Amino acid sequence: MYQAPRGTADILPEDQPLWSFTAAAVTQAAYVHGYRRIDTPIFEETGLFLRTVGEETDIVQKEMYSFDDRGGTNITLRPEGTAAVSRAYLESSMHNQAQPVRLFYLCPMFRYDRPQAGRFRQFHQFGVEAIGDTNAAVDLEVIQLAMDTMRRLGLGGMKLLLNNIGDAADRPRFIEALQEHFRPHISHLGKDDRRRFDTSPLRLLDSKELSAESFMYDAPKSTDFLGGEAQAHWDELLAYLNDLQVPYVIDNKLVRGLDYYTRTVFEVHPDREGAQSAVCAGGRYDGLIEQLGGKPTPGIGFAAGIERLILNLREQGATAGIVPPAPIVIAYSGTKAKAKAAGIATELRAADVAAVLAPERSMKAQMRYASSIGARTVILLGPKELENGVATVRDMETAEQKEEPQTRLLESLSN
RNA sequence: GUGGGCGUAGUCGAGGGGUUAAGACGCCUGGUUGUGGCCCAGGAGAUCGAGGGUUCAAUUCCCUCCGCUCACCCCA
Repeated sequence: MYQAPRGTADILPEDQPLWSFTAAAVTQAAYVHGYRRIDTPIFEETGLFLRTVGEETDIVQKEMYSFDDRGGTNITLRPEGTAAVSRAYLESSMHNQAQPVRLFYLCPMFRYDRPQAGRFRQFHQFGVEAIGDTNAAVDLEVIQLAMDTMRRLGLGGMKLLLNNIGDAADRPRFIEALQEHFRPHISHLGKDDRRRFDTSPLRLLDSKELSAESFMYDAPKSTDFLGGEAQAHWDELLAYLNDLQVPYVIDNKLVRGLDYYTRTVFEVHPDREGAQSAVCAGGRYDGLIEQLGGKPTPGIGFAAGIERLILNLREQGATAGIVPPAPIVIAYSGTKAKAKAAGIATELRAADVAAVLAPERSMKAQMRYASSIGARTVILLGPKELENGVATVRDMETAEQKEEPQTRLLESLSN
């Protein structure tokens, strides 16, 4: 027996109502903020991710699904959305459109990781990108869009964590300060953290291994190293959030695992404790487009994990979602009636009424079938009905039946 | 890559070194004259995750592997 590959899962019919609901909610959140949908290919040239996500990141180091295609091009199943959307922005010359360009996506991502609760090798992200405007009002908008998404989903108790890691130009001074701070404690660092000390010192800040260490409390804060413009931008954003009474928590330990982030970074977490708790994360990436060969172009966005959103919805007891109605079942006895039943099914479907034939079994079994798939109406055809040109219409909830002329079936069903 | 837990029919789940491995749900059939949900009866469905070892004998004990799952790392 074949099984779905490790870390993947079928989204079964019974799962679909919650998925549809989630997709509809996030899409609506994006629309009311003026974002338009974009779909990019599932795979890209590997170099795109190497360049943007960062050679030293875990995503690139150990999580990418990469392979040479038959033409010898190295291909990678996309592990995240921002790089691909930025590529599309450049490729379609969206800088010629009114700025900022507001885009969103809802699609599968791939990361070769050990699966666990809320983490999969193929998973889905809802993400938004606002490209071409550095204004703090756009940061506000993106953050509000993230929180509005939670609200529309009905997810309560979501916490907004916020930080500012400064511009690329501010980074060297901050990194220097970090290394200076940690250098005396380097003997306390584990193997991984010692490597980070050199390769990505920012990540020392969110090391869980060190989180209890006393020297973490007075570690340098990125917000103390902001340049003039970044500082003004940060102050402006915080002022907006305060004015609009958007609750947030500044977390100076919050740094992102992807290299392209600048200035604003944020995450949304549920209140509960637990692993992989971030349901949504993002930030500004003012250097990314330029790094891909475009003119210097600012951008900001976030991505939310659909599976994690749904996990939280389930934990909060959500069940319903968008459930398509069960089809009308057409039961029959006799071969002539069977042919007539097929004809009626065809007519109903042409009028957008969902209909299926009952399986060819005893009348009792056909009714059982109708009942078990939740049909609200059964149309019954037998020799008696055929003779009179009628069909028996049975309401499965009230058990009431009436005969209708076969020519008037549609009208009688619509009331 | 590392560590913990688990692996008996579609699902849940009892059991035990030795002739036919419980039960429940689900599925199928029937309970007469063409009709569901309840009830009753019957039926199908399990090489007890795989391989090896111990033993006269293992699904039950031991080992390895595989899978699932949770956690670490990291991330949505």
